[in-house]
Amino acid sequence: MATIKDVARVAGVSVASVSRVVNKGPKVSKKTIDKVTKVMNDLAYTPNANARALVMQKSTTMGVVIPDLTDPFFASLANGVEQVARLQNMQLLLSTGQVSAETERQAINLLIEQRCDVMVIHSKKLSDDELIALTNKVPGLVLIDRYIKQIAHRCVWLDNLEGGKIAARHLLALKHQNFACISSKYKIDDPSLRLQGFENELNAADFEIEPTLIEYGEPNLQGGEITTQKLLASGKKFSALFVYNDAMAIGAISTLEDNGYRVPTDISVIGFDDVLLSRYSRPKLTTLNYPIEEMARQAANLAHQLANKTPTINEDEHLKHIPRLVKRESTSLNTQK
Amino acid sequence: MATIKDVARVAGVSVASVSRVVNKGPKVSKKTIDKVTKVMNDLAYTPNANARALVMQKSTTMGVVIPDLTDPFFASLANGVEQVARLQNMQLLLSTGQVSAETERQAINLLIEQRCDVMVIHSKKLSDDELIALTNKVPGLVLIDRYIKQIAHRCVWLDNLEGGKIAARHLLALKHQNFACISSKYKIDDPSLRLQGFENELNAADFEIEPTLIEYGEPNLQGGEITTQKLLASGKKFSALFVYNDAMAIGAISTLEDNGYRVPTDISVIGFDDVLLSRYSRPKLTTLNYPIEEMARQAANLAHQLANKTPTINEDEHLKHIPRLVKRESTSLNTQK
DNA sequence: TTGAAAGCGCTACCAG
DNA sequence: CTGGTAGCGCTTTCAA
Repeated sequence: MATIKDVARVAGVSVASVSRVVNKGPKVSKKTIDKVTKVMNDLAYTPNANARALVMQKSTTMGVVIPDLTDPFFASLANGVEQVARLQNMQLLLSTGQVSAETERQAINLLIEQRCDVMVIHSKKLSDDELIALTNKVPGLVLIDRYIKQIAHRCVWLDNLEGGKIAARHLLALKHQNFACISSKYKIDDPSLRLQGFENELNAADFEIEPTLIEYGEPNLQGGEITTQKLLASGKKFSALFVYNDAMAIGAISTLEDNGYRVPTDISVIGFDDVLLSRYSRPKLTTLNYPIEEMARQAANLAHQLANKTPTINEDEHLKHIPRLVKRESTSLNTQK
Repeated sequence: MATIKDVARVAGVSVASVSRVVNKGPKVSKKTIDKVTKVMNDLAYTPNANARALVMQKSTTMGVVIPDLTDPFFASLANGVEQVARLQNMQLLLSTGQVSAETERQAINLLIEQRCDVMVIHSKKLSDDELIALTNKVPGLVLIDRYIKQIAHRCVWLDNLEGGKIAARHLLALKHQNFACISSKYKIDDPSLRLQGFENELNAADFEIEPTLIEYGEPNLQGGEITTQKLLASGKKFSALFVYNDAMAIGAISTLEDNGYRVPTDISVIGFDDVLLSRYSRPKLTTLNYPIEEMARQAANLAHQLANKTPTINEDEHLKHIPRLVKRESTSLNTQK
């Protein structure tokens, strides 16, 4: 592949001049520009971003770490980051970190090796301390979907506790009295916070959720099916079901209907995330909107500003987001006694 | 950030030695290894992949170009590539190319600038000639979802024509006689090939599809809704509907049921792609399985071999994939006269 | 087993 | 306006 030297030689100018026309630098004669441009085309010259990054001490890649591309939620997150990368004329370097501390660490490290100076990290397994250290090492690193008090200004997150409360309030307003819950089996904050918020609000209204009516599963469609079967197998009655996320909720509805229950007539179901799909499931899913793409954009912008030491005007408050209730068809007034 | 020189200085050895221990090179004394390793940790040294790529003339990034991360189909594609990247200890460099020649060209160019030497490209807008040229410039570039005869050994693709035929045969076997079709409005090969295969097979059985019963829309859920409304508005009767992809099919079913039609009792619907979601829609969608993730893995592996000049044993034949009919609940025997 | 040194392709500074 | 050149961080001969 042709290098800047080749172009310089063929065009009969110095590499400095070629560099100038490539970077549209000042003070280049039109004649030189034309000559060099022609040669660049002839040679199909493409500047080497690695060499450039090396000398400039800054790369044009924006990094993002997510557990898995296949999950629409994370795809939206990546998509949000991609949008601002495109705007900044940067490329997306993507690493998936599964849900293991080791792979998360490794994924982040790969980004650092590439000297990617702005990065948006979704980490659930790394400890607060490790993340704080990382945050000191990489100025342009911001966390998404995680809140760590000491580095609050580097965290873009959603208030899951409040989300649980909102769900409870909605169901309570619909006169439900017997609740069931499907949560994620993963030991991360989100599920427990959502559940906790849900229970707190229930308790405040003098209701509670029976321990056998809480099931934990994989946070996907199949997980929703399996946990729902268990719930049904328990034999206990419930008219309202709060589910960890939309995928599980749709799996749950599927199973419920396969077993002769009508949603929402017999059982109301509420999800979490407001994935596009939830608008098209039947019945359309009532859920809590998680503005992940917007949050990802915010995180990417923040990271970019941090990396470039641009004074940011954001107040920490705005980094916290509150989910919004989206009423659709899967919840309705309780008709059971 | 600490460089190799820093480590060398602090450890009291030459940079050559540090390089050797970093790369687990041969002939280094245990003493040196220990000393250097300790200093690396103390200084939190992380090798600079850019510098390394520069001198080695090869990068550790694997590139992928897709139109959009938000579409589950492309997310799966990216995911397949990611899997082999991980296996090869490489990073994923992702560029989205919308569906415009200019952005596709730009996306690919960004990868070349990064000297990404293995890349999987999903391009619908670039001309055959341009792609062939690219393919000559970058040895490790392979195309996915596109077939160009001159570079057949660099194309991993699906036989869309055959897919259309399979769908037609299925519907014909179910005794359907009145067909409608929803296609994508984008002027790319896939939709027209699928439609053509479908019509060919119908014609062979002495049926045809009425021109007013073919609609074109955005290949997503909403597009499915809108086109279905138009179909319904035409007033023409049909009992079988062949839809461009699963997302549209689900949108179509949603609209059909909203208008009082039962699927499959009144109308059979068949999709294309076999996205995970199709297993969970209600009714579960009959569709054609598009093994995109597997194809992406194959493409990535092929690209990697090509980039490393490893003699590949694959025969061209195997780069072509045939969709597989997946019978579920959205199609059934025709009951109309 | 180790070190010195020559670049990899590029930018930016300094002269001219 | 243009050219020469140092040096970004690293790998890899070649000598020692």
